[in-house]
Amino acid sequence: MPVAAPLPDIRQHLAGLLRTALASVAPEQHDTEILLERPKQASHGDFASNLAMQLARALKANPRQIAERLQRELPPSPWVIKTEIAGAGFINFTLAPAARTAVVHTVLAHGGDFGRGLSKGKKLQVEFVSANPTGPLHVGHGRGAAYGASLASLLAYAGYQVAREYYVNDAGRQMDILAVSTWLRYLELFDEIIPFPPNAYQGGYVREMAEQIKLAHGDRYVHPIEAIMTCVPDTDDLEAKLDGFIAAGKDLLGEDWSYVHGHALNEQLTDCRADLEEFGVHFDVWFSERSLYDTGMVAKAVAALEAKNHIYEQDGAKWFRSTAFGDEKDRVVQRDNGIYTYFASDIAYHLNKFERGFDKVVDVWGADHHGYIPRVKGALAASGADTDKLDVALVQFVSLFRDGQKAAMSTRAGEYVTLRQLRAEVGNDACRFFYMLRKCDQALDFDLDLATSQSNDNPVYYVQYAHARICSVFGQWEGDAASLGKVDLTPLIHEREAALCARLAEFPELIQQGARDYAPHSIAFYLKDLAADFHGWYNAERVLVDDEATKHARLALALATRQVLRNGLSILGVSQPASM
RNA sequence: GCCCUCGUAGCUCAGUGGAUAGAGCGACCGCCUCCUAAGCGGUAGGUCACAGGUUCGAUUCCCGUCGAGGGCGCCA
Repeated sequence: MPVAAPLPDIRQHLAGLLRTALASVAPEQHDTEILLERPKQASHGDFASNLAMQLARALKANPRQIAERLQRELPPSPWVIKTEIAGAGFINFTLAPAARTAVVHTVLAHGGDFGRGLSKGKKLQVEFVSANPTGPLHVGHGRGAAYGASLASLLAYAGYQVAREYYVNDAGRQMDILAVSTWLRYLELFDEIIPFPPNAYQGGYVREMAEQIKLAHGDRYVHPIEAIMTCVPDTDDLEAKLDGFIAAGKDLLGEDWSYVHGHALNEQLTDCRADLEEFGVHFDVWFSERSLYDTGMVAKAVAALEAKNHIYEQDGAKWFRSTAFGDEKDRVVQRDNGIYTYFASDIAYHLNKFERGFDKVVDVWGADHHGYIPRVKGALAASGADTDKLDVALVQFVSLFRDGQKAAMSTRAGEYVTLRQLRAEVGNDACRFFYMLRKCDQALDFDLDLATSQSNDNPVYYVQYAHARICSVFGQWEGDAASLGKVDLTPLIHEREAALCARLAEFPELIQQGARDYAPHSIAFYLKDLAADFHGWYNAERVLVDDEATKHARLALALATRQVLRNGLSILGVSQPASM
């Protein structure tokens, strides 16, 4: 450490001073928690403690008097130049300048690891997006992707070993509907015109897949309308009709059905994966729902619940007694036709996650799935798993506004703005950052007109601009940035410089807090504040001044600021341009 | 009806058991001979939805009311 004496963690240091005073003033209260907060106002010093107020009740004394007694017993410290009693009984600490600016050296010494938490020795999984691969991702999925990716990065940065996972629903009815939609479009290409079901997938990408199949295999999958229609019931029930088309496909195509099905799945999954990679969202594992069936995990999970007497039969179906675990009604795990429900495979999936040895499993779900939590936790509890290991982060809806009108969003109707379109219009950086400007439990109104036509107002540019400005300064300075690591910082005397240093020092605490609360949005807000502190300072004080000592100290501060901007932006998956 | 989330400045939203509740946009007044004006400084703007409770202290925690959005399928 380049300072004269090793700088302790300043918060711990102050807590130690207070503990010493506490032992002297009220030894019987030695286990009182010592809290230190950063006052909002500079006039209240660098740190404040409410210890005296906490003790007021036990000591039956006025908080201000207790504070004065504590203040008298505080050991002297080279890092503290002033303590004050203020307000209702706060003890305010004002730090020596060297204690304030020391963070600059710390940042420069740690570089890209500044703020990174020590390894917690815990394995953690974040599962997110997990959209059905039945069509392009839309802006709602985009929010889940941005949130999940930023959360995973944040948790990793905080010291957890993080695995990112996408659960692929490749086994359910929705995939069958996509397959049959593709097949029907394919038949149209051979003038086997069947009125396209309104509840099948309408999007243009379905026609494209049909064209591909025709190109590759010609008329191999063509069957006459009459044969198909014999499988389709004459009813007003659209879902029953759709199931009839699916049955026809499976019947008539036989083995070939799995080709059509597989082609559609593969196309959509490949597209989805590419889309996310372009968005800077990476997954370690793409977990197949179907694999749970193939390996018998679903049947095994249900059988295990059955063995523990948590399953009963009614109307030919098997029900899980989730009411015994706080759910509002029991849930079907196996339908009367023998087919397992999505719920059944999800039980197996979560048991599988737990078997993989994660200390914590985080599911990022759309808010519309909230009613699903009690039954999943119930099934896990019934299976003997530790439900405290499962956390669910609910992400609220995204409403899209174009021309002041709320845009329609329907996957089946194919009427929605895709994540791709959004990224093309707004740009990846602005997209990622914009998504992080709301906490996840807040509904997000995404105004396309604002995000596109006025994209210069997007706060991401404000933050990136701070980074670019610093790069520009270093482009004009002829010295070696590596030499700044041990430079003398005493020329940093202005209030703005102290404020900027304090902001930098907050970063490691912010990481831990954000990780604890699953709140990556706090990083985005912090970066805005950091950029504001920098811009304010930059406008008030010139960096490249004639005085060498001052210049070097300011360069060091600028460099440290750039480093923290980079560390924060990396967590959010936002680039750090050197010029704009 | 039951469940979830939300209600903070004109608008969009942060935030917190603690001191004078913050930012952006919008409004108004200023700042480039000077490291990027995608910037900065200043002014105006608030009953933190409402009513109780816990607390030395509540915008924050708890209960209720009102309001907004969402969810309640042998769909996924």
